[in-house]
Formats: sequence, structure tokens, C-alpha cells
Amino acid sequence: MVKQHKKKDLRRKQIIEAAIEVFGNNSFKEASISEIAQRAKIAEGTIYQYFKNKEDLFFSIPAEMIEEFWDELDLHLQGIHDSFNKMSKFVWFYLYHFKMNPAYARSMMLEMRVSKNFSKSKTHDKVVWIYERVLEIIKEGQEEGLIRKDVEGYAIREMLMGMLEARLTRWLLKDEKFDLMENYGEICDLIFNGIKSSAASNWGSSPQSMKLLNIAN
Amino acid sequence: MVKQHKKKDLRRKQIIEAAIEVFGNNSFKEASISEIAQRAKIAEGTIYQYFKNKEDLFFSIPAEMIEEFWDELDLHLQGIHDSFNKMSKFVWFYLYHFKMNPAYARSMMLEMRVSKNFSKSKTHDKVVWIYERVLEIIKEGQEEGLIRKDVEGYAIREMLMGMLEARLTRWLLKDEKFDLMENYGEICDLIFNGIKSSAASNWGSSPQSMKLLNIAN
Amino acid sequence: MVKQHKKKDLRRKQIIEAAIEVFGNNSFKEASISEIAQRAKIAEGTIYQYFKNKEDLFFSIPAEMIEEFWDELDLHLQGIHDSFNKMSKFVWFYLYHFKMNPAYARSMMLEMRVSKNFSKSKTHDKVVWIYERVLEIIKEGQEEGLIRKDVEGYAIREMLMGMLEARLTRWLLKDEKFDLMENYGEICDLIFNGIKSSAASNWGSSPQSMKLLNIAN
Amino acid sequence: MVKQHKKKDLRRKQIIEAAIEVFGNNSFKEASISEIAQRAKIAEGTIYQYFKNKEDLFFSIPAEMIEEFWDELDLHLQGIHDSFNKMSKFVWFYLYHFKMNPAYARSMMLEMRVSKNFSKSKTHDKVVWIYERVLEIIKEGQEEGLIRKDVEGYAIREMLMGMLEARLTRWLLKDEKFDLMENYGEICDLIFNGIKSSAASNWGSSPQSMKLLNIAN
DNA sequence: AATGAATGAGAATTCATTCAT
DNA sequence: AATGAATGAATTCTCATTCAT
Repeated sequence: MVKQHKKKDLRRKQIIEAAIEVFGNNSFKEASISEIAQRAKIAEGTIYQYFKNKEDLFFSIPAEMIEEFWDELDLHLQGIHDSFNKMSKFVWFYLYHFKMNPAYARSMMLEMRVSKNFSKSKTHDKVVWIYERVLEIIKEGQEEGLIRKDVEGYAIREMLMGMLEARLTRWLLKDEKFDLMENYGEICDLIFNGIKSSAASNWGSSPQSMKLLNIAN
Repeated sequence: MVKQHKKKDLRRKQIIEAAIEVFGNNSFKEASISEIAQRAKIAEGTIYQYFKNKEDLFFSIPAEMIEEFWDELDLHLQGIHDSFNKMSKFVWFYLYHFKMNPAYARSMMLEMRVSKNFSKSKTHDKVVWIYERVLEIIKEGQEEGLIRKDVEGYAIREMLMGMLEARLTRWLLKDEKFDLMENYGEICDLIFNGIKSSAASNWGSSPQSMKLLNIAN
Repeated sequence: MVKQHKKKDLRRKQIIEAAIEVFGNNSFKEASISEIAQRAKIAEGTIYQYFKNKEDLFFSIPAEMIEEFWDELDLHLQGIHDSFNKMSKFVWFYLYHFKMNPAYARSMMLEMRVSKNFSKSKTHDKVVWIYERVLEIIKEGQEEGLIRKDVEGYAIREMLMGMLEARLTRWLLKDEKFDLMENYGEICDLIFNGIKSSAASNWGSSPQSMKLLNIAN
Repeated sequence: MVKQHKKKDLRRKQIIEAAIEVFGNNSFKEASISEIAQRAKIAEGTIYQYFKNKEDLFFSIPAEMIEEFWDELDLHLQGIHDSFNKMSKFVWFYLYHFKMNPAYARSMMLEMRVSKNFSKSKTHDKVVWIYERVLEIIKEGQEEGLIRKDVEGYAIREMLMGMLEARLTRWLLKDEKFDLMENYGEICDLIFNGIKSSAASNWGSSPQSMKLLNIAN
């Protein structure tokens, strides 16, 4: 019985791995069940024994990968107690994880995230969960006095994740031609210190400058 | 003769407008020529008198819009001579432009940018051109002493555009539920000053902290 | 008035000439009215002022050409009074005519002749008329004692035209790579004398051999 | 397994048979996949499981038929050892074969042979192969002293096949109104002995007559 | 008489999903 | 549980012909 179960899980994994490759190199519509079946060395019909339909298979990919991501990240975070290093580690591992799984990165960033139904899927909950963990780290940082308190944690998170997602996207669109992790320190620096020259007066935080930004809407 | 020409231009515009709506609410594959024709109140065949095929029509959308974007931005930039305000204006207008054209934003950000052939299309050149203009503004800012010189202009641009694209994407994925421009000042602030608490020691720029960032790859 | 008429005829000719080229390089379905119009340097609509529809234009091509063919052949036959030379001249001119008009040859042999409606068209009558002229020459030959009388003129004509059409077809299918008129004498020889070795006993004309040909149907 | 395979072959045959009928009564363009599917009593999509596309299906027809043609002809040639009878048998079987398969004859002679891509197709190789077999028989005849040696085998073959193809074509264009095999003996006679009256002097083979044939090109 | 923009019917092909074996 | 043959809906694109100017 146990053996049976294991065999099922193995088959599932086998299909998902084939799916990652195929969805990674093709848009959702372009990717074909038949190619996935071929890669997994099974019959097309068999896929429907494990997944309800094509979309179900598609959305099952990150469910697996995010779990893995968090488990490994958790290990990396062990023994780190200051939020500064936690954050730095998160940035590093985020990039590292996708660098190691480019096909997955591709379908996740360029297709899944952007698809209409994804936000309603169970898998999306896991993404949300990760985002909440990030927010926690940021809030810790604010408590510790490392991160500005005059800006909401949400905004900080938006900036942090936006930067990471933007770089990841650029890397994928440039066909992984540059090293995703090059200048990783510089990214952290920019996130932390901003783009302002140290000589320059503050931008945006002084009442005067706020006036300058005449926001129409 | 002139009248004829105008009529052709009008028809073209009419088709593009219908296409923006349809592509904005559906993925490229889901969008159908027949729906576009219906919306434009013309026969399907007529579309093929103006565009080579479905993809040509798709890629013609930003070609039109980017031109418009730059022309209007240009007006807004008139009379502004310091890079600080130029940048601020760019941020503002970028968000404003997409806020005013959400269907276009949707197809541009969530579909086009991500499509395999887009980077080879003529339209992509226009995107590149905009990015070059942004880099110029940044370099001006560096000359004026407003923006850090210890980081390459490219990296600054990546941060700036990454932040904007990330917010735009989040806005679209949240179904435009929040105001794209709310906290616009805060975004500028974060870009400019970073997330660091003013009390905190520098992150990333001091030799010690650099050591902490043990980059494995 | 007369001038008007001439202008019309000129236009017609102009369209037919363009059509010969286009139909010569494409099958009837592949050939497009728009390409013919382009070649003729007129608008598509104009073609419909001169021809009822695409098929009408197609079938009008040989109507023009056959007339020309016969007129010129007639000149060549002037002064020739024995059927031997008339026939020889016919063979020569048939090949020569098509050699000089390969695009026309192509549409005539490979498309028109083979098309369902051609035999019902007015043009087809002209083809029939030519065939009748050939039969006359053959009968003359039989009267003069040059050509066998034990075989019906129709059968002789079938052989003669079959040989010519077969060579023409082969020439076109081989992309006009060989000279259509090479060995023209040999063709005549074979038609005249057959393939039998002079040493061999008669084939087919003796009662015995007829028995050998046990025709089942 | 064997059963499965047989089933697939059967389906293929079933589609080809439907295709022969439909292509036999329509030009390639006019023939529709949907009609073929209807006739074969299967879904349109099924055709694409067996053939790459419409053209592949079209060209697969003679591939099947030529094989059959040769196999049967081979049986008929068994026990015949003189080239005279081999040739006679070939002529007979060629006509008989097409008489029995008029729809196939139609698509083969009036469409396929004439189509641009056919000469590049694999199927065309089979036609070439048949032609080579015919040449062999002719050369045998020359060795045996039955057939003239003063004319190249190729020319003899051109005459022979030209006559057959011409008759076949005429039969098809006349809507099979006459009996394809009537006067079959007469055809053989003409091929063998030519059209010349036995009383007439040689035509084309004497030096004088060659002069008469003043070939301009 | 000439134009050429607009039409819209028509056909090939793809592929996720089902289901009998 | 696994298979893979069969399905058929759905969609792009072409092009002869028309007709208002």
C-alpha cells in the first residue's frame, strides 16, 4: 500500500518535472500536453489520472517549488538573528533559487504570475504566505531600528520584491545572458541607501520637496 | 487624396482602439480577430488590409502608444531644467499614462513585454529608445551631483524602472483596485533615500558590510 | 469612337498579357487577380470591366493565342502543297509556337486543358477547330498515299497530337531544361515509321499477332 | 499488438480510399478535408493523425497505388520472356489499371503529375522507377532485334508513354465516354509501325527528307 | 471608365480531453 | 492504472468580387 502511494508520488513528480521544462520554454498555450507526455515518457491520457486538466498541472508546478523554496530558505536562515542578515540572505537566496531553476523561473515570472486565474488558485496562497514572511522580516528590521519607520512595511516590501522581480524578469527576457547574481551587493546597497548622492539634500522627505511633486491624481 | 489618406488613418486608429480593448482583456491567444472586428464594426477581412496578421496588429499597439507617450511627456518636461524635477516628472507621467490607459497597460506589461517575438519587433526599438532617454536623465542627475556616482547609471535605471514596472504590474494583478498613484511621493522617497533608517549604519557601502554579504555565486 | 474602341482593345490586351505571365507561373487557384492587376498596372476593379470573372479571363487567354497561332501557321503553310511537308511544318510550328510562349504553354497544357469547365467554354471550340484542320491534313495524306489508310484518320491524329502534347508536357515539367525542338526530326521519324526494327516482322498488323494481344476488356 | 497495427493500416486505407474519390472529382484546392472525412466516416482531426497535411495525403495516394500497380503487373509479366509480349502486356495493363481506377487516374493524370511539388515528393521516385523498368524492356527489345537501334531507348520510351498518357488524358477529358481500351491493338500497331503508308518512301530517315525539315531553332 | 476599400464566405489545422481496451 | 486513437470545436487568414466615389 505504502509502495503504491510512493509510486504515485513518483509519477506525479515525473510529470511535473517534464511540465516545468515544457512550460518553461513555451507559453501556456504553446506548451502541449503531448510534449509533456513524451518528455515524461508516458501516454497523454495518463496525465489526466494525476491532474484535472492542463491548467491544474500548470498551477501545480509552483505548489511543489515554493514548498521546496521555503524549506531550503529556512535552513539558510537558521542561526541568523539580526534582520539585516536575514534580509540580505533572503535577497541572495531568492536570486540563487531562480538562477538554479531557470525553466521554472520562466513559467513562474513570465506566465503564471500574469495569468488571470492564478490569483484564485490554491498555489497563489503559498506565494502570499511567502510575502507575509518577508513582511515579518521587514517589521523586525523596523523594530531593530535598521529600517525606516516613517514608511509602511508594505511599501518597503513592494520596493524590495519589485526590485527582485524586475531583475529576474530582465534576466529572463535577456535570455539569461548575464549573471543574475552579479552586482548582488550593489542591489542591496541601492535598496538600502537609495540612489541619492550623499551630497544631495533629501528628496521627498522634506516638506518643500513634497510641494514640488504636484500630484494631479 | 488627402481625404482618402485621412480616412485610412482613421480606420487604422479605429482598429487599434478595438484591439487595445480586446488584447487588454485576453491573452494574445485568447483574443480573437473576430471580436476585434466586431468591436471596430468592420469585417474581419478588413483588418488584414491594414495589418499583416494578428501579431502585427498586436505589436502595432505600443508602436502607436509609445509615440504618444513620448510626445506628451516631452510637453510635460518643457521648462524643467533640473534633473531632480525631470526624474520626478518622469515617474509621475509614467504612472499617469498607464493609469489613463489600463487596457493598454495590461497587454503591454502582462503580455507583450513577456512575449518571445516582441524583443525582435520594430516596436521594441521604441521601448529601448525610451529607456535610453531615461538613462540620459539619470546621467544628468549624476553630473549635477544629485545622484550617486559610485553606482553605474544602468543600475540606477534598473532600480527606477524596476520599481515602476513592479508597481504597475501589482496594480494590474490586483485588478486596478488601488490607486496606481497613491503614495507616489513615497515611491520617489524610497527610490531616492532607500529603505535604511537614518540611524542605521550604512549597508553595503562600508567594507565590513560587504564582507557580510558572502556571495556564493 | 474608333479611337475609344482601340483604347479598350489595348487595355484588354494589356490585361491578357499580365494574366499569361501570372497564370503561367501559378495554378489557377494560386494566381491572384491582385497580382495580375499589379502587373498590368491597373486597379483590380478594372479587370472586371473587361472580363466577367477570373475564369472568364483565364479562358480568354487561348482565345487570343489560338487565333494568332493559326494565322501564323497559315502563313507558314502558304506555298506548301504536299501533305508530307504540311504535316512536317505543322509539327515544327506547333513546337516552335509553344517554345516562344512558355508561360502560355504552361497554363494551356498544365491547367486549362485539364480543367473541368474548359471543354464547355467558347475557347474550347477553337481548339476543336485546330484539331479538325489537322485531321484534314492527315486525310489529304491518306489520299495522296503517304499515310496508311488501314487506320482511321482519328487514330492517326490521336497519335500525332499525343506525341506532341506529351513532349510539350514533359518539357514544361522538366522546367524547360532541355530544348523542346531537339531531335525534332527523330520525332517525325518515329511518328512516321514507328519503333519497329526494319528486320522485325510486322507487329499488330498480322492476324497472328492480333491473336497474341488477348484483350480482356 | 498485431491487431492494433492492422487497425491502423485499415484506417489509413479507409482514408486513402475516400481521398481518391474526392480528389478524383475535384482539383486539389477544391477538394476539402471535411468531405474526405465525411466519406471516410471519421472526424476531420483523425486524418491528421495519419497524414501530416492535405498535400501529404494527396501524395500518399499514388504511393499506395503504384506499389499495387507494379505488384500486379509483375504477376502478369510472369512467364513472358520475349520483349514483344512484355511490351504489349505493359501497354495493356497500363490502360487496364487506370480503366479500373478512374478516380485515381483523374487525380494522377490531371492534377498530381502537373503539380509543382510532386516532382520533389517521395512518391515521384516511384513513378521514375516505373519509367526505368519500361526503359529496360525497350532495351531488351533492341537487343532482341525487335526494336530499332538507330533511335535511343529514351526516345522510344517517350513515344510509348506519350501515346499512353495522351490516350488516358483524352479519355478522362471526354468523361470516360469511350472505352479506354478500344482499338488497343491499333495503338500498338501505330506505335510499332508508324503512320506511314507502306507504299510511301521513308520519312525522316533518308538524308533527303532530313533536309526538307528545315529546323529554324 | 477607373478605382481600391470593404466584404465575408470558406477551409486547413491544432490539441485538450475522453473513453474503450 | 495506463494507454493512445478518436474527437470536433475553434480560429486565422485569403481573395474574388462588389460598389460608392
